[in-house]
Amino acid sequence: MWQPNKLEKERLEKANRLEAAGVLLYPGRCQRTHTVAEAIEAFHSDEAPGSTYVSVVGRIRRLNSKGKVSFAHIEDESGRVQLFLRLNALGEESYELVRRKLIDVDDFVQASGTMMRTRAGEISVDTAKLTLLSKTLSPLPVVKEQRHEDGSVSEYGEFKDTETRYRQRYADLAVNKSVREVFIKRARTIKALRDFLDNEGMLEVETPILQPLYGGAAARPFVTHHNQLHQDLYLRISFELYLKRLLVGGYDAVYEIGRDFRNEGVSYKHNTEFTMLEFYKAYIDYEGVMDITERMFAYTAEQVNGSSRIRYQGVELNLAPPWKRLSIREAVQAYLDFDYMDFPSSEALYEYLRAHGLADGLDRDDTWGRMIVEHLLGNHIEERLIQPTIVKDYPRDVSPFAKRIRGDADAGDEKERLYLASHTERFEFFIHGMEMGNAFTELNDPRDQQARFVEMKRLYDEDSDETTPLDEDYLRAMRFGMPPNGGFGSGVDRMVMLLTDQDSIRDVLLYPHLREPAPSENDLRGQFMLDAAVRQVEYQLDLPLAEKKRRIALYLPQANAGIEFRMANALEGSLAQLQNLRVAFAGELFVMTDENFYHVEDELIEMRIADFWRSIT
RNA sequence: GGGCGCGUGGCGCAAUGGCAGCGCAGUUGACUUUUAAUCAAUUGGUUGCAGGUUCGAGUCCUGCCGCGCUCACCA
Repeated sequence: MWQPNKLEKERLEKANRLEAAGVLLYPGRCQRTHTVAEAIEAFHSDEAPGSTYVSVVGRIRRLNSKGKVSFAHIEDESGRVQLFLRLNALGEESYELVRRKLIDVDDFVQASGTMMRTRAGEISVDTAKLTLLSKTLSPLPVVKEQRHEDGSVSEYGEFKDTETRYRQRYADLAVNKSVREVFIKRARTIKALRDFLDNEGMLEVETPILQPLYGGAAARPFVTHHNQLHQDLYLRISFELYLKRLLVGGYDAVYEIGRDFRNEGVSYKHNTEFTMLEFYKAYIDYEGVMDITERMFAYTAEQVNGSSRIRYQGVELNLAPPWKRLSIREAVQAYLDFDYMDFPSSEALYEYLRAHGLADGLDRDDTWGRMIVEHLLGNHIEERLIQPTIVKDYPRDVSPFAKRIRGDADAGDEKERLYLASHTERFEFFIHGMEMGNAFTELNDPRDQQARFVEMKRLYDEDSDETTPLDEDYLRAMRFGMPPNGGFGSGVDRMVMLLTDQDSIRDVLLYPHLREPAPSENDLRGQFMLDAAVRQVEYQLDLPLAEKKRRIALYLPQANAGIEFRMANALEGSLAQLQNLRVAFAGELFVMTDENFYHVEDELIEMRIADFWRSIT
């Protein structure tokens, strides 16, 4: 329930006064002959005063009255323009609304008049008629700008509290123009990707987000349930298996841009839901995918920023092809100065890494491939790959959908034969130390694929919800014949980060995922305290009563004996009852038991539970 | 989940354990070419929540809530 603060009460009062004066606060229509930018442009082409009549609309961003003349800036999406407001031109009645500030900064207005240049030289609308389009009841944070002679703009009193900005993104956008620009570039990025892939002759498709079986990546999924079908469904963690089925169906190349969901931690480069781009193209291998990748990134950067050279976090990055390409084996040789093929088992590799101080944070039971990819590449090399770099030829056990690398299995020595047998045609690419995507020559041998599923199951059994489950239908599709093909997947959000120079994924998502906000001051008091106590004991109903009391006392040190005793009584009840335990309204503590709940501070107050719930809902 | 940091009027920020302050915004008034307008006066805070220590807590301690950074997790 909205409790207007002082500023809001003042605006409500103004709204009442405007309505009393016959002003419509939220009229249904308006008239707009020019956007702000168009109005300025129209004046530029013919600077004759009084000849360019415009009707512009927008939000007031600055308003200052100088007695019988006032100045305002209004802003629409195209830009800002100044309104020149004179008593003479507007008339007593209309001008009074401005002078008495019944029209506020943040209100939406329509201004009609002729274009002019003020004495100070600023192009303005000499306003003959000012109409309110929408009255603002809550003021936005105030940000003042100063334009310097060199054209730069400095801001005073920014709106920068990250939590409020994310939770109230509308206010963030309304106030911070640079934030609006990020999401314009985001839209342009996605459009450029579509254009590029369409021009490559790929077909855009849409595949299920709710999947009966998840797969295509190693990540924990979200689970949901279809009531009528009595079926559990997973939110997809990748599109891979559904897209590749379509190659069986006869399309040469398909792509999808959409949302994936992974039930993992969040970070500056991870969000629980994120936008993925995947494509699969028949009759090319991963070398062909590398070529497309390089061209796609360069094209998109040019479309969005006008150049394939970009600046990110102060570093110039050149996205133009060709990128540096090296195998992960070469990368380890180059950056860590040893050949991991000299240690072809996880035990031998671990011992070498431990002896050379490279084993920090490494699990000795991890698989050989994970040690190389997750640990050596992820923890020691990745951060040093600043300019676009393709790292290719990954160990087989971390690449369940990639085809084995080519080569003459009979040539070379034992080490080389082992290398060929244990590596796949897969690559990842990195820009500014961040993994940007993943691709392979796709496995299309159904017998091999089945073996990989089984192998994965064995390797990841204890971590079962991250296993790629065996997908029989996918194997069936492959048995009908899948053309050789190359596939690609990339996080679009990270690409937007690069192109907009943002260092957190949350800044390129309109509504990043946050925890439930803290209860407002209007919410029931005391909730934190009791929630804490309940959380500590609610899963421990089998504890002896004395132990419960002890723990409650621990978490409610200030509570009197009565609270502890009645809480303990409640805790002996059912789990459901316990979870329904809620307390405190009107600033006083209550504890609920079977049918009644009790006023804790002094005497017992009996009240039916139904009444209790009615009173707080 | 661990570690570190932060939370003070609408926004941005101060305040050795000792009267909660400043700027912007707001309100009232002056001003017919301002643009971070200016000038004069002025309103507004239970310092995230609940406790503790203390003569005295925004500050110290405990728990909780939220956010940020970081580590872990995350092909």
